[in-house]
Amino acid sequence: MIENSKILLVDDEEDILEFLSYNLKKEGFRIDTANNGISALKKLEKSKPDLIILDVMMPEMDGIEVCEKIREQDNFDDILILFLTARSEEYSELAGFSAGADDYITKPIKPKLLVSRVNAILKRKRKKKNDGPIEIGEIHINKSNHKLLYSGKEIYLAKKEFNLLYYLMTVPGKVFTREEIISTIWKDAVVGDRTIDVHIRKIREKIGSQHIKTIKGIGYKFDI
Amino acid sequence: MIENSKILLVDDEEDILEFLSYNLKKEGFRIDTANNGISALKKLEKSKPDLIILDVMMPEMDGIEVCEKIREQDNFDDILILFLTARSEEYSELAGFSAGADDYITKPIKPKLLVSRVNAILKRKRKKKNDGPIEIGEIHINKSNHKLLYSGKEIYLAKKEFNLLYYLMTVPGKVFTREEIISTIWKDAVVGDRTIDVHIRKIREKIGSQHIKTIKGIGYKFDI
DNA sequence: TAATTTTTTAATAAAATGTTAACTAATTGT
DNA sequence: ACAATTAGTTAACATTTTATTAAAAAATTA
Repeated sequence: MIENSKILLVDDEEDILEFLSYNLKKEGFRIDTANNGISALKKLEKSKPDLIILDVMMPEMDGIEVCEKIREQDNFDDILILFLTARSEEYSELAGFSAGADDYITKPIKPKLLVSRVNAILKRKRKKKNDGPIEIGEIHINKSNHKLLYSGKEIYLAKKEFNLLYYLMTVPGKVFTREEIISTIWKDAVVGDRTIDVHIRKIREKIGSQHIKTIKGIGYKFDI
Repeated sequence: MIENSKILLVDDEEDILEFLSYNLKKEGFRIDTANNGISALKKLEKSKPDLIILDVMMPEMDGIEVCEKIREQDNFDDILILFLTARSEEYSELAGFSAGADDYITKPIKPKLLVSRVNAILKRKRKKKNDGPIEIGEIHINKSNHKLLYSGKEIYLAKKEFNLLYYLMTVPGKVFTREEIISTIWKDAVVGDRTIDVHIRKIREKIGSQHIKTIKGIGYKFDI
């Protein structure tokens, strides 16, 4: 989900829009832009982004006001909002958070910091969201009670198997590299490559082999 | 290249510095140490390391703060930062990432894990350059998840085919000589000339032959 | 602690991918 | 037009990567 996240950039300065756009596109985000608050609010209706990066200082309607307007609407309250503020405007941190912002970045913007902020904030959202169950086709997986239902029937998976399947299911269709898998499922151990295969095999044994696909040389993905 | 990487270790506990130092030196890394944030920032000026391993919990200036200070400076944003956190401090994972960290390790530190993490992160750095998604006409190619979409339909390419197509697409219209192709796609192998042809053929088989044009005597180019 | 389950490894089989060689087709220069 | 050169095609072969076992190691449970 992080990979394909949609981000709406809102700033009155064209230079900044371009700078942000360039750096975020490079990371694989889908970018949309607006150069004022009104236009931003309009764009929201059409396609709901996962994250809005909002300059605080804008003529006409400032970022705080845009943020408040967004939060007033029911269906937009899970959109993340990240503020862009000049270092001097210390006030805006507080004002921003109270208006409903999730984080902020001070100018001048450092690409690396921008990207890691954006990734962190999206990850946080995903984590929160994904504590809930995931349902894909006839497969229901629920981390909170460690249960897997396949066509309504309960199937037992051992812990590692469960975590692995769950991880693959967080972004169906995405190819997870072996490296990604290792670094999230085996966060505190070093294991050989065959270990993944064996766990994949055991999962396939239990839910059938049509759902987890091998992308040779790269990794695995979950498909319906 | 990875072997010769410079690593700066920052921790207030001498024991930990020694432990890290010992285990990483053994692997052939060049090690420098600092026992607080200020001193670390000073050492950065003199010799730029490839990677900084930073304890989150330090008196005076904590790791997060040091990380932010580093990321604020323009010339240091390609330095890798790896956090050391206690298992309990769950918050530090996200805080760390949002401050601009690239990865983290939880204490107690296992030597094997440390080394494999450090190697992985350094390897990732080398790879990361220039692998954003490319969209040309109806062809979307994304290296990070190894996906090729042709008019919205997913097409599977084997690894070499994928890398070759991606490479040609990095500069559409440019003619890549056979020599250029060989030296980037087959970095560490010597292959005959027909090998390229065969891969080109397989790509054409999958995406149609109108996109990859042969410039006889020179090489190939990608066109819309 | 013993029994049981889970996880990892190691050895080997299987499958997919990559490369080559031999041949054919196309293009270029004379 | 005719060699000469370069690229395309195909299938055999080599290599790499993954799948499958069974068994050892580690963790969990009784």
